[in-house]
Amino acid sequence: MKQIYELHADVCKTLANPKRLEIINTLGAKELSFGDILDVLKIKKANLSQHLGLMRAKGIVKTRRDGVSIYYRIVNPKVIKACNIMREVLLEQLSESNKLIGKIK
Amino acid sequence: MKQIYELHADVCKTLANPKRLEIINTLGAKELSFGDILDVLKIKKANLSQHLGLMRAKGIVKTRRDGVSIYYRIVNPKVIKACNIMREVLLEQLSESNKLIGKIK
DNA sequence: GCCATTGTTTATAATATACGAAACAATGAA
DNA sequence: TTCATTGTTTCGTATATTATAAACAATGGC
Repeated sequence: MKQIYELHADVCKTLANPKRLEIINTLGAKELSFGDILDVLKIKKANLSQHLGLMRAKGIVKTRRDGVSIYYRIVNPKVIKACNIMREVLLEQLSESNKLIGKIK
Repeated sequence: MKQIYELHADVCKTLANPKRLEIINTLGAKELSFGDILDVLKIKKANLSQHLGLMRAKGIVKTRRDGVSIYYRIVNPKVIKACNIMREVLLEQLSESNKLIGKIK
């Protein structure tokens, strides 16, 4: 059952990108259209579509079409939870390095 | 403050690899020597050293030398928690696809 | 000092990711 | 039907990641 690590890494990889993290953070528990997300991220629409397409393929987001626009939302709220915990790890790392800087001064 | 997403992605990237996930899972809250980890992962020692070196550089693990061997442990237990939640996401995804298979049959 | 053990570093090659440009597709309105 | 709007797909290129081999470094015992 060692391939579980491959699948696990696959989930992590899907989150391990600054723009996709921003998408997740922007979406949260809400449902937003492609255009809404585009307004926040301010990247090329082709690129946003690629990121969202990947996230959809990996089962992180789901889509719903309403007329001319397509709405995205996060499938499993645990994804948001996992991201938040990782951000806490980051913030604790940063505050540790600040402590070090304080000591050196 | 948009570069927070870069840092956040950096933390995620460090976890987003099957072997590093296996290292984290093997370590857990314990402290293990390089050799101990090597016995579990069964990869080339150079490659293991690279993975551990990266994880140390990113502040995920810490080392302690005792004589000829070097001991590794996870710095922040939240890393384990984040990994566990992501594994739950994966398992829920897998059980969803199993449900689908059941319906099709 | 010499050597076996334990790990690290460097160089290189293979593979995967990310991005932009341009073409393409689906919808609703006129 | 035609057109504007909203996304998607494809292709080429640049960059990052990963693994292996081989050389190198640090420690303790003799």
